[in-house]
Amino acid sequence: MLTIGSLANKTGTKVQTIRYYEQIGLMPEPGRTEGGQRRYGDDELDRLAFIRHARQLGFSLEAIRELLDLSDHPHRPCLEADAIARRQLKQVEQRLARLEALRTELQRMVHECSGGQTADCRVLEVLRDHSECLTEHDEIGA
Amino acid sequence: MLTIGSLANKTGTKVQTIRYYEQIGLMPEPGRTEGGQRRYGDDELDRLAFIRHARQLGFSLEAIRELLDLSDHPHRPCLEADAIARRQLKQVEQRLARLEALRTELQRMVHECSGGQTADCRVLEVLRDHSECLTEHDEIGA
DNA sequence: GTACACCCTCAAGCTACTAGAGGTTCAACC
DNA sequence: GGTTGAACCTCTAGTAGCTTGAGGGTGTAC
Repeated sequence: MLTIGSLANKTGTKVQTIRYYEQIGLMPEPGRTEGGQRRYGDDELDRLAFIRHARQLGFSLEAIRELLDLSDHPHRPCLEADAIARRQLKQVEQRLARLEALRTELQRMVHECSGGQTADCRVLEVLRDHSECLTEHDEIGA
Repeated sequence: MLTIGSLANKTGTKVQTIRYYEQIGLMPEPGRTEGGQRRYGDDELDRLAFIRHARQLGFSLEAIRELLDLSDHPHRPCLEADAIARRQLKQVEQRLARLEALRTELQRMVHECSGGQTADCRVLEVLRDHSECLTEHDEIGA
């Protein structure tokens, strides 16, 4: 039996985050001691590890909710889980493309800074004038 | 003289976003018509374009506030602006590294999905067991 | 039995917006 | 001059995914 604190430690989660997951129904309501403190078993540890891992992979809480639901029904076809992962992959690839463009632009800004006064600072100048951009970047940063 | 709507159009911003920037002090309070509607000039257009461009490059509103402040004092040394841009570049590079790891992992998940039942779905299995990961990914998605 | 680390709930705060309600103004057209 | 309708106004609340804080109770080791 784990306290919320040790569950947090084992999964690299904050205590409050676990309570938050419970509040939004992603984690089940656990058993309690007589004094009202939460106690967790291995099922909850596994579930939380799953959630954290999926979060690290960039899945939204809603996507994770779907995945957990699928995982609770092992005889359904797995096409849905696959679709969710594909959607996620697509998003990751889009973000990568955007970030690469931003890196190029920022590198250029930094390399061209001569270290003089702000009046002739390339960093500020580039920001002032979008037309100087070498790259397309049209979505607000991930 | 521009209405808030045409300023929004010219900069690819939503009207509410402009009012929000004014509210948090990033945009100045503009002049008003007798009836109380906002009217903007070229200075404000430039300032908003600067903000939006910096946002597209992933700068936080706080970083932009600093950059605008530097930009308002053209005789200060530009080291600070350079430092902000470098900080930003570093963050972008970290995010890129993370996203590349995630892409690898997601690609593997998707490629190994056999299309059977969720019980033997690779997608769910990989999420269940972090130790199967080929890559390091230890920070929560962008 | 007492110290103190850990737990509890509830409410509010964070970033960067977005959406909606309910009402007013502007400019064009007749 | 009157009317229409798009665009404007303020204010409040909502979004994701947590984090922080206040004010108080519990569990366990010494």
